[in-house]
Amino acid sequence: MARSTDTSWESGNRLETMLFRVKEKNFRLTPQRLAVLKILSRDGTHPSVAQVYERVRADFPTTSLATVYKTIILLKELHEVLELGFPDGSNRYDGYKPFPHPHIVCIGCKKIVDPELASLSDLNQEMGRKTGFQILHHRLDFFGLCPECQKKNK
Amino acid sequence: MARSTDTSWESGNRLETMLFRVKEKNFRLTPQRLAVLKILSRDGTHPSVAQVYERVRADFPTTSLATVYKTIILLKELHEVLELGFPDGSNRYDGYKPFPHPHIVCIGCKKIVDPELASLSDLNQEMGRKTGFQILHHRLDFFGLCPECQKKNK
DNA sequence: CTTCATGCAAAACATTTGCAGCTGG
DNA sequence: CCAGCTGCAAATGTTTTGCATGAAG
Repeated sequence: MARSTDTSWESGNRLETMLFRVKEKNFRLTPQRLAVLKILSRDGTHPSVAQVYERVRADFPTTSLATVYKTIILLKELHEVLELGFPDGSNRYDGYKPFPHPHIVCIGCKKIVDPELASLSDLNQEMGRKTGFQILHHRLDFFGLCPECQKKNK
Repeated sequence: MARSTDTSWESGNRLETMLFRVKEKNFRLTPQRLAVLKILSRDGTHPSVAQVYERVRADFPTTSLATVYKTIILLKELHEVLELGFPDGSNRYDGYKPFPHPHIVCIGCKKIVDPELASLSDLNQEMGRKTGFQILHHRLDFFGLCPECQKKNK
């Protein structure tokens, strides 16, 4: 769980962190992997697999979809990307802030943004105390209409 | 969104509420549908579709899986069942408390329980104020190990 | 060199759909 | 009656897998 003093995701060092973790565990650094890491480390828009695939191919065109999936699975295991699954079966990914944090999802344009919100770590603790569970992580999403989509629907 | 004074989900009247909504919109009450409503209205364990199907067949054996899916889709549209999708693609359903509320998910035995937690409606409002979104609902899940699974792993 | 990663195509799943026949109201 | 529902099977869409080839270290 990220403490409030953990700023490792700030500035441009997310890619370096990912590279370090990959090398640390002796996984190979192929150009395809590097291309996926580049996208995920820099993209704060919570892209889908298909979107990652598109952007990766712009960088390294021979990359296959299977490789994108495999690389994302690897990064999930290294806790270097956060997976956001939704009931409709869609998955979105965040390699920019790969730790639990709240999201606001627009049900109109599907955009996902990160709101400012005081830490929820105390909530985690409260849950653990009340239920006897050992809480490891959490997920908090708000769903609604963004300002733009509210205008469109008028 | 359920207000704190909304106790319609308490006691055994969930089934009657569902029946009312179904008739209200002039949907037909077939024995298959009734069997699905019975299960979902009474089951607080957040069953999967496969589990609902199993239990429905114990009650009305000729029911098909497709009909279970179609009935769940109907109940979602009537807001009489809450759908909980997870990143691994699994979906779980709650017809007992079909409004947003926090869950604690055991990553060991996959059990889902409802913790006691003060209302989050003020969080909804705070989010709306800060982001300009019109917040319609939310989802809050905690993930960890339940007391039983903590023992097993020792 | 040796092992691990890639790319392709097939497999695996869960969910949805088309349609002929059935049935609740 | 007859519009809406059911069950079957086929279609869908996404993610995973097996395996021969290729390249990182």
